[in-house]
Amino acid sequence: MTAYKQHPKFYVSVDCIIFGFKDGRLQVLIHQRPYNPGKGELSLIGGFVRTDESVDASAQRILKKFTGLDSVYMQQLATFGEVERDPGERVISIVYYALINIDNYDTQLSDIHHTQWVDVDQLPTLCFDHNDMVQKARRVMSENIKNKPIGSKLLPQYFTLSLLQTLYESILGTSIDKRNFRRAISEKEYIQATGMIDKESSRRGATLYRFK
Amino acid sequence: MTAYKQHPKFYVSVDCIIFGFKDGRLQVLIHQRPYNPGKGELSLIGGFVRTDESVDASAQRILKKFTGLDSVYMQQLATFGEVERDPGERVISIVYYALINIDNYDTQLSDIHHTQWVDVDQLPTLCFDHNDMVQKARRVMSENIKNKPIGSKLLPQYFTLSLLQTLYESILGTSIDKRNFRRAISEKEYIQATGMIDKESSRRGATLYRFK
DNA sequence: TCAAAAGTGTTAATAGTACACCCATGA
DNA sequence: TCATGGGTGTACTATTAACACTTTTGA
Repeated sequence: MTAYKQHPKFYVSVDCIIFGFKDGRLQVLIHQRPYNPGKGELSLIGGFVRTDESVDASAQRILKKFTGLDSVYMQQLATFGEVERDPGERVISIVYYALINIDNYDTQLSDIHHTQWVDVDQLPTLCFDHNDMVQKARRVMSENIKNKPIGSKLLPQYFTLSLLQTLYESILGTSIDKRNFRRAISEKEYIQATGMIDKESSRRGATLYRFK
Repeated sequence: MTAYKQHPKFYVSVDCIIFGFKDGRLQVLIHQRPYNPGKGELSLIGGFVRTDESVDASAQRILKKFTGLDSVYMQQLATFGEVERDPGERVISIVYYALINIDNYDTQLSDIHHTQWVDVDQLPTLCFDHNDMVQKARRVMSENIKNKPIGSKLLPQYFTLSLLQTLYESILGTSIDKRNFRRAISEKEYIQATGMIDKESSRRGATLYRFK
C-alpha cells in the first residue's frame, strides 16, 4: 500500500502552557512529573497523542483532563524536536498554549494531578525544554495582545479597567499609561461598560466592564 | 526505564514550503509525489524525520536534497496533525518554510526530483493538506515582511528598488506607492545603495542596492 | 482627614497615506 | 522622438506617547 514502512516512528506528545490570571499576576499551571524520566521534577501539563485523535484534539483532551475545561482558547505554538530533548526516549512534542479563566478551573483536579499555579515571572526550572516553551509562548502572547481580545479568556465576566490594565501589563511586561490605556480600550468595540459598580477593589468603586 | 511503551508511535514527516522569486513573481517549489498514496499528484517538498536528527535538521536535510542549498533562511511554520490528513497512514507533518535565492538553486536537481517552480498566486491543487500549508505560510510572510529583512534571502546580492518593490507586492498581494515605498526603504539601515548602476532592466539605468 | 484607587484631556511627535510630474536613455 | 522604467516632495490624516490633577469614599 504505502511506501512508509521503511521509515521510523516516534512518540509524539502534546505539552500545554495553560495561562491564568490571579492576584493581578499572569500564572502558568504546572505539576510534578508523575513518571520517569524526570519523575518529581516540575513540568508543564502534557500527554501523548493517541492514534484515534488529531493533535489538536489531544491538546483539548489533555487540557480537559487537568482543568476540567472544554472549548477554551487554545493555539498551537510550535513543535520541539531536538533528539535529546527528553532524556528517556525520543519524543517529539507539539506545544499549545491555552488561556483560561481561573474561576472556572476545577480545583479538585489540582489535588488529583498535583498541579499548581505559578507566576510566569517567577517560573521555577522545569524539566527538559519546558522553560523554552514558556518563553516562546510569552513572546507570542505579547504580539497578539494588541490585536486579539486575549483578555476575554483570562478574566472573569465582569472586571474593572484597572484589572484589565494589570493583565496587559503582566503579558507585556511593561507598565502602561493609565489614560492612554483607557482611551485605547474605549475605542475597542468588544469591551463595554456595564452599569455596575465594583465595590470590592476600591473605596470609591469602579465601573465593571465586560467583553461582548 | 521509561513509562512510554504503552503509547503509540507515529510517522513524522517534514514538509518544506520553499519560496523563491523569479520573473517578478513569488514562486514555490513543488514536485510530483514519487510514491503512494498520491503518487503523481503535486506535492510540496517533504520527507520523513530520521531517528538520529532533530526535526529542524530534517528540514535542512530535505531542503538540501532538493535544492542543493545549505544554511538558508528557514522557519518552522506549524504542525499538521489531523488523523486522516494522509490517506495512506497516519503521518504527523511538521511544516517549515524557506526563502531561497533562485540564482543559487541547483537546477540539475530539478530534473532528478522532477521539481518545478510555480507562481504562488496560481498554485495548482496539491495533495493532502498542502494547499492549506502554503496559505498559512503566506499569511505569516505578510506579517513578517514589515519587520524582518525577508528580501535578503530571496533576491540576488545586488538588486534595484523596483525589483524589491515587486517582491514586497508579491508577498503582500497588494500594490504599493512607489514614493512611499522608497522612502520607507531609505529609512531601513539594513538596505543600502551601492554606487553601481544596473543597465539591464531599463534604458536609463537603476541604482543597485544590497542588504547589509 | 487621609489613604487608596477611580477617573479624566491636551499636546507633541511619529508613522502612514495619497498623489503627479520630470529624467535619462537606447532603439 | 518616443517609449520605458527611474527617480523625486509635500500635505493630510491617524496613531502613539507623554504628562498631573481631582474625585469618591470607607476606615
